[in-house]
Amino acid sequence: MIKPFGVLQVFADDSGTGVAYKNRWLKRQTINYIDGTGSSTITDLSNMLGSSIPKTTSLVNELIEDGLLEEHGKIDSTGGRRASVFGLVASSGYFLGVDIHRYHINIGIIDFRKTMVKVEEKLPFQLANTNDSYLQLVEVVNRFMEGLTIDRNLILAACFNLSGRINTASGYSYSFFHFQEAPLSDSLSRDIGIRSYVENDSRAMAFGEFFGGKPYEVKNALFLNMDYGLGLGILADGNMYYGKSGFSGEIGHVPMFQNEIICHCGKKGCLETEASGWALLRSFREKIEQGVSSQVMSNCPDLDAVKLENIVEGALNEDVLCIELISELGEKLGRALSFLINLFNPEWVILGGTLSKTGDYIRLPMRSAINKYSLGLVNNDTQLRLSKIGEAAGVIGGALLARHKLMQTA
Amino acid sequence: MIKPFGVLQVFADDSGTGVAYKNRWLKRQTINYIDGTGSSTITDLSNMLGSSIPKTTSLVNELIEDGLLEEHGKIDSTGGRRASVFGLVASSGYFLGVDIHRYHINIGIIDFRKTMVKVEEKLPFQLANTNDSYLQLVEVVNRFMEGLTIDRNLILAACFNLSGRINTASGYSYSFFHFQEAPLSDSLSRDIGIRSYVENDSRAMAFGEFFGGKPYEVKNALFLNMDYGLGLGILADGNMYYGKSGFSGEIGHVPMFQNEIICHCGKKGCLETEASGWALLRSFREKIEQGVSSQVMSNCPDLDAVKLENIVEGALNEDVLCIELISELGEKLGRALSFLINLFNPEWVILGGTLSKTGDYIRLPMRSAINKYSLGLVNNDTQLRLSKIGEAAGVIGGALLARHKLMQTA
DNA sequence: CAAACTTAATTAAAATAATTATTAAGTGAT
DNA sequence: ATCACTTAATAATTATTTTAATTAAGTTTG
Repeated sequence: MIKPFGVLQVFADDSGTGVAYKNRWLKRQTINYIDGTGSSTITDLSNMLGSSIPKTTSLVNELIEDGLLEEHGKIDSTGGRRASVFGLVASSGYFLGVDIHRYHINIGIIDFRKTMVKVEEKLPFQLANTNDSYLQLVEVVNRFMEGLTIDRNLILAACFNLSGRINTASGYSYSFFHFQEAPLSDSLSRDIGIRSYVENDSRAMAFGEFFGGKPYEVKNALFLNMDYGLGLGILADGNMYYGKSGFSGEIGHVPMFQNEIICHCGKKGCLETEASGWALLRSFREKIEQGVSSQVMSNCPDLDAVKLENIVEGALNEDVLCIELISELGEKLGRALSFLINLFNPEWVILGGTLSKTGDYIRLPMRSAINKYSLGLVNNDTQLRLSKIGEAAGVIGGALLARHKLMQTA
Repeated sequence: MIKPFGVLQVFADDSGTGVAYKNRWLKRQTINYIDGTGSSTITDLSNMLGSSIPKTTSLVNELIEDGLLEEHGKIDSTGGRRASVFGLVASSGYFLGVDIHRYHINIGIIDFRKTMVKVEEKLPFQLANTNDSYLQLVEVVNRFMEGLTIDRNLILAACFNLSGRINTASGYSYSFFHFQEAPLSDSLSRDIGIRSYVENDSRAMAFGEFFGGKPYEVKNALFLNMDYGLGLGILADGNMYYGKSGFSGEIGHVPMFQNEIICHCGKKGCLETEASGWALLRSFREKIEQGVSSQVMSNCPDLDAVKLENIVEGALNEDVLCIELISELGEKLGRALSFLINLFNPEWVILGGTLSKTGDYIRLPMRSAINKYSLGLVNNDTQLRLSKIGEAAGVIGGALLARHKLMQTA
């Protein structure tokens, strides 16, 4: 018999004392361990928990009764009786990732084993700091859920990725939907009827990149989201780094240039004014106006309507202007990254976001700038990699974050 | 009866299984908790450990037998029987902090309660990457220990602070004493007869600042060491951040300027070329050569012999040139810090090192540059503070690190 | 100032978990 | 194919820990 809401019983119930409390703690440890490894034997778990085999056996049996664990067959023999391996039950809980962009929304839902069950991309939407836009968001999410066959009670949490300043812990968003007294996460929880969290878009993508798929073997890594703006997700000692109020990683508005371009943040000389999607688009327009030719213009005659995607496509089609501009951009970003590498001494720097689709066109100039500007001994440690999951990072990261937050707190 | 080497028994012995192992783990938890709080009651410990009162009582009694804990009287009543409070036994272990500077060494020893027992400062020494210099270091440390009345077996660990690239985990130093096959920490352990660790000087100072005295209530902070060079210590989520190989915080050689000054790291445009003790000294000499007057020159007629300390003193004596130069330096450092604040969203930025002695002369220009260049919402979270322990940060930090490393690993 | 109420520490009984021994299930060598 | 050797799971025994009850030591109030 599977009890209802097994996951919430184990993870959300933090009450009680003594033995009952300790057992729930051991169960959480067990689930989190199997979460990282995929599956595990009783012996493994016993070592990890520091509990005896009989105790571990009874914990696992209870977790099976709770509906969180199931046997996944036997492991290959290592010279003796084969051990049973246990893994998470996919259908014991589901989590929503809502990736909000300026002109569209991507939504996905994962099961308890982190498998994506359903994704809908490019759902029409207009992001603005208005109540209309907020209601539209709620509408889009509710419609997505109506299309699901999953019992709504099993959708345990949702995470909303937004650009700008977000305090995940308090649930407040400062750049969008900041017109209500209560935290945005509370309003969303109420309006979609599911425990909700908010997260910075780049950090959510970073989370998807770091913790989606097989667990990363590295503990210190950076994720650079290269879109119209810039964003950074920081993995420090195996955990996402948030800072005091969750405003960490604001790389776009660091003063790196002595120019006169006014950034949309109001200051001058920001990195984003010279090394970002906005800046790339501006340079492209300048060049075209100066009479430089580009195949992009043949597909897209209206210069004002040219989007970042068009320039990325242009580069992939070997358009010389696009490639040159992206190379210049890469050089500038590489300089900024060399700062970050000196500071963080990361193992990996992952490139993500729309611009990362240009692959080595952007990566190689970055790499050479890094070699030029950062300390050799330090940057030797660092690999510059392209995102493996690309566009999907936001949805995956959001859903994983919803799952992660539910399972670690509350 | 106090057993010999109680601390090592509890902390260094990681063998065994089952109950014995678990009890040692509980004991470590207990000591580490009391470490943070100063002292604790059985009830507190019971809650923290998640163990019953009788169990906790027996653990505490064992720790008293081990010589690690002692009763510190009774707590004031909160409306019932007064509880006994227990604290660490100062004499159960000692730790050495060896702060190595270019022209001198500071050594200090703390007891198990983190109280400084003895310090010797400005011990003559010449730092160079030679075996002679290494032998001199060993000699200085051994002589310090000979002057102690403490049983040498009770000195459980030592930490050596060195500038440059240091991998604390592996024990290798890459900038100094890197002429032996084995890690520097091994050679030192052998030659002084005490388990030794190596650490980057700025990180050690940061550790002293963050964890010396009362525990910091903040979890995210930066420590800027302003000396001839620049160093940074990063406190992320309550822990020192190291990066992959322990090279984190290399702020001095980030490319922030478009100048032609060759840094001692070999690159151009490093922050240190324009905003550091070296740079300050260079600007001072240029000004003097241009005919600007300064009271510093009356005390110290040889321009080549002017040291950083002289300029700091000059500023404190209200010498206009010194104050101006330091103010300019502060502005540049503030720009660099605004980058860091945007990235880390720290609660505190602590200013330390020789230049921090100039107090508000350097702090206020930094603050206004930060307000100018970093994002308002982010820098609102950040207080810019002067080091409370000043010069002593290195020795305190080193000794605390030795203690910390012994107690958390091995 | 004694009775009623708190909180702390100790003790004894009950519950729980760890050991140890045993059985099960497999490998590999002779 | 049998025997010796692994490792895993279960059962029985022993040890440990928790719970609940009791005693101790204080504070507060009528």
